[in-house]
Amino acid sequence: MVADKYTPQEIESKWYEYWIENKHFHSEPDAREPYTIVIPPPNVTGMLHMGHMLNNTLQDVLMRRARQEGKNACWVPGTDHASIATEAKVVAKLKAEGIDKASLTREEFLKHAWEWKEKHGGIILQQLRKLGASCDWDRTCFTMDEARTESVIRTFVDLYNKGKIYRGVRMVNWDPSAKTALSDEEVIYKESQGKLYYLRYMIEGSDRYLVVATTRPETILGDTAVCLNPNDERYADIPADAKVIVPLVGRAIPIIRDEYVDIEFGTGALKVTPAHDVNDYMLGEKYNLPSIDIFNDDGTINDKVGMYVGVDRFECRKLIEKELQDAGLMEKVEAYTNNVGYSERTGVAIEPKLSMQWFLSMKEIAEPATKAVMEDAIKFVPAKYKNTYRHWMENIKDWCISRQLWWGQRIPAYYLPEGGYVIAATAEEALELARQKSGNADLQPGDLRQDEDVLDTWFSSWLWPISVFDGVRFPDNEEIKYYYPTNDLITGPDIIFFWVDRMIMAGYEYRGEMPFKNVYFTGIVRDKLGRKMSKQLGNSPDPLDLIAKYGADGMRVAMMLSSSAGNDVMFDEALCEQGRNFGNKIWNAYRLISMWQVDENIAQSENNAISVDWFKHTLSKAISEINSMFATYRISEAFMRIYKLFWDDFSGWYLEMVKPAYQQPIDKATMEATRHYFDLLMRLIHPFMPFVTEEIWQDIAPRQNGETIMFAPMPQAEEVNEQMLARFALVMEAITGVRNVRKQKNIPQKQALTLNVISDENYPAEMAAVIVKMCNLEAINLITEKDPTADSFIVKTTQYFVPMGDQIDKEAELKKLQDELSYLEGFLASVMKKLSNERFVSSAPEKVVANERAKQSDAEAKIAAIKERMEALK
RNA sequence: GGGAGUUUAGCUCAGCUGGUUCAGAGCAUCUGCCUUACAAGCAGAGGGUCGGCGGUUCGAAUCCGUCAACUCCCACCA
Repeated sequence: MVADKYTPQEIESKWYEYWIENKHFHSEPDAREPYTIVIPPPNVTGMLHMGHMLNNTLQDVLMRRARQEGKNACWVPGTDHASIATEAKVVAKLKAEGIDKASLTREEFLKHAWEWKEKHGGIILQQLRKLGASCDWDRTCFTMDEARTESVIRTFVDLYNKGKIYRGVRMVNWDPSAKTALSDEEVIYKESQGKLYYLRYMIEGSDRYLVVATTRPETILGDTAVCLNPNDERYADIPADAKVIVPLVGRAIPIIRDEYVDIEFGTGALKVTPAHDVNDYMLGEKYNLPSIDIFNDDGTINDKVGMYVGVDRFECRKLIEKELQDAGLMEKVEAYTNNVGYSERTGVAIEPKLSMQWFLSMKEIAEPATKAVMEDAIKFVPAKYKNTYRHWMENIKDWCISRQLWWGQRIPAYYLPEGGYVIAATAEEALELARQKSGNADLQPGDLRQDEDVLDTWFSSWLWPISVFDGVRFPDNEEIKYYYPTNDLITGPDIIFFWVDRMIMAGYEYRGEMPFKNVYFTGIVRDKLGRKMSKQLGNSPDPLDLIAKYGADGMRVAMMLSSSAGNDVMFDEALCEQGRNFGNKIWNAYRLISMWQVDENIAQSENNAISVDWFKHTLSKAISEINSMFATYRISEAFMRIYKLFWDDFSGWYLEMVKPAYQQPIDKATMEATRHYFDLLMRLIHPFMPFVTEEIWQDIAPRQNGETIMFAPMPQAEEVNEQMLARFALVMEAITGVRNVRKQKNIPQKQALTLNVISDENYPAEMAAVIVKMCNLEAINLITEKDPTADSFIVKTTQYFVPMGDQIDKEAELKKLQDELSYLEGFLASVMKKLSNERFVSSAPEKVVANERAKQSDAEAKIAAIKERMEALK
C-alpha cells in the first residue's frame, strides 16, 4: 500500500539506491542485442545546469526504453578534463591562495590540478544521479585517465606516422589570458563598438602623406608596409619605390600594391602588420615582408620596438591615440562597429599571432565522415543539420591541436640535442628512435626534451566512443566489438564542429565504422522570455533546487514537455509543476484502485466488460502510435501521447467507468484487468518517470527481492478494433450530451435521470450500459415519438431526450437547434459546392469524392433530425 | 557577404505524401463544482484571415515565387 500523499522526495532516493545495489545499470556483453550510448562528457569542473537536465533526461528515456525492449543497454558516463577551462580555474584558485602559476614547476602545478580534480571533479556526475540517470557507473571514464591518455598518445603517434600530423609556424588564435593557441572553433566573434582611426603616414622625402584607416593603432609598431590597390587612381602618381614613415615609430616602410585592398574602404590605404593579422600575414608572405611581433604572450608590448614596453595592448591603444593626436598625425577618429574574436573560455580578445604549433591535416579523414552523414548512414535528427555539417566538412581546415597549457595530454614529441625531434608513445621508445635518428648510441634520457605543449581537449574526446571501451589500445577486445558502434548520440548542435564531426572522423579512421547510428540534437534551454540561461542574467534556476521542489520525475516531465529535436526549450518552472501534477495524478489513480475490494461472487457486469474491452483497444492503439513516434525520435510527442492516455483515457474514462459505487466491491475479472492495465501503463511511463512508476509497480503485485520495473517488458500493441472504438466515441458523445443537460439545468450528479432515445444505426445500443453508469441514469428507453417536453441533444443522427417535465426552456432549445442548423447548412453548402464541381468529381481521387458524399449524407440526415426536433418543439 | 531555419490560439508547439478525423494539442484564461482517488482535481466554454502579397491546382497551413520580421551557422574589409 502506498502512502496517501504523493511526495516524490520520499520515494526517489530510495529507488535509486535500490537500482544501484542491485547493479541494474550495469551492463556486460552477452547474447542480447546491445544498445549503447556514451554520455557527452561534461567538464570535470562543471556544475549541473538546465542543459544537462534536458540532455540527460533524453538519454535516460532512451536507455530505459531500450532495457524494457529487452536490449542489453549500456550508458557509459564520464567527464572531460577540459584543459583550458580547468587550467584557468586552477590558476584562479592558486592565485586566490597567493600562488602564482609562473612560480610553480609543471609537476607542482599538475599536482594542484589533480588535487582539484579529485575534490571537485565528478560532482556533476553525482548530481546526475538525482535526476535518475541510469548510467553504468562502474564504467565511469575520464578523458585524462590512464587508458584514455594512452589512447590519445597512441593516436597521435599513429597519425604522425601516417604523415597526417605536422608542425609549423602559422598564424593562430592566441589567447593572451590563458597564453595558449586556440583552434578556430574556440573563437567567438562578437560585434563590438570600436573606433576607426585615420593615421597619417608621411611619404619619405616629401611633405605629402597617406592616410591609413585602422581599428588597431597600437599595431603600427609592427607595420612593415602600406598597401594600395594598383587600380586606385588617387594614388597613381605615387612612385613605386616610395616609402612611408610609420607614425611615431619613424621607421620607413615600402608601399606595395595589391588588388586585395578594397578601394572603397576607408581611404583605400591599408597598413600591413604581418605578425598580427591573418590577411596581413598573407600579404607578408606574398611580398616577402619582414614580420615584427610586438606582443608578449600575455598581450603586453614587448621590447622589440622599444616603445610602450610592458604596456597592455588596450592601454597602449589609448596612449598611442593621444600621442598621435599630439603629434598631429591623427587625421580623424570615427565610431566603428566591427567583429572581434574572443576566446570561448577566457573571454578575452583573441590576438592573431604567429607561432609554432602542431596541426592535424583534415581533408582526407573528413571524406568518409562527410559521406556517412550525407548518405544517412549516420542519421541526424533533425536532418537540417546535415547542411551545416556538409558545408563545414567540405571547407575544413587543418586542426591546430597543440595548446600551451599544462593540464592535458603532453605532446609526445622529443627534441634531440642537435635539433630535430622524434615522436614516440613513451620516453623509452623515444630514446630508441632518437639514437637511431642521430646515430648516437650514447644518447641518454636526459638529453631529450619533451615538447612543452599539451593536446587540445577535443583531441581526446574525439576518441570517446572508442576509448571508453578501450578500443584504441585493444582494437579487438570483446567490449568494443560488442558495444561499438553505439546507437544514439544526444548532444547540442553547438558542438557539431568541435566534437560530433571529429568523432565521426575518428570512428572511420580507427574502426572503419561510424561511432553512432543516430545523432539527436537538442536545443538550448532558454528562460520563458527566450533568453539564454546565464549566470550574469541570473535566470538560470539550479536544477537541484527544482528537483528538491518538484521531484526528479517532475523535472524530467518538464524537459519532455516542450522539446522536440533541434528546438530550443523555453523553460518555465510551471512545466515542473505540471510534471509533479502528473505524478500526483498517477499516484491517486493508484490509490483509488488499491482501495477497491474484490467480491469473487459477483459476476462481471456488462458495463465493466465493455470498459475493459474498450481500454484494451485504446491502449493498443496508443502503443502503436507511441512506437512510431519513438522510431522517428518524436520523443516529446510520445510523452504527450502517454500523458493523455493515462490522464484522459485511463483516469478520466476507464476508471470512472469501472469504479464501484462507494464502499461497494468490484468483480474479480475487472479488478484483475485494471491492475494489469495499471502495470502496463507504469511500464510505458517508466522511461519518462522512473521513480513514481517503480514505487507503484512494486506495490501492484508481489515482487521478488531485486526485481524491478526497469526490466519489465514494454507492452506490445495488439490488433485494434477500430469499429469498436468508433462506436464507443458515440457513447462518449452521448455522455457529454447528458452532462451538458445536467450542467445547464443545474441537476446534481446524484439525482438519477431517464434518457430516451430514438434509436437508429448510430445509436450504440450494445454499449448502453456505459451511458447508464456514467450518467447516473435510471434507464434508457427506446422511443419512437419525439418528446417536446424534454431537453434533447443529437449525436450524429441519433436523437436523445432527457425528460424534464415543465422545466424545458423552449426558446433556448430552439435557439440552440437553430445555431446548429445554420452551421450544418453552411457545411453542407460547401460540400455541395465541391460535389457539383465537375472538375473536382472527375480529377479528385475516388476516396476523396466518396468521402465528400458521405459528408453530404451525414449532414443531410442530421439536418433532417434537427428540423424534426424543431417542428416537435413548436 | 554566404547559407540554413522559423513565423499556426494569450504561451510553447504538432500538423509527415495537398483532400476525411483540418484548423489541432498541452498549458494559460473563463464558467460551474470542496461529487469519498486526486482542488496538484472534476465538468464545460471561449479563443486563430495558419506573417503579407501573388501564383500553381477542382482543391493550399501544406507546393512555387516574392516581401517582411526573428533566430542560428559560416566568412571576417583594415
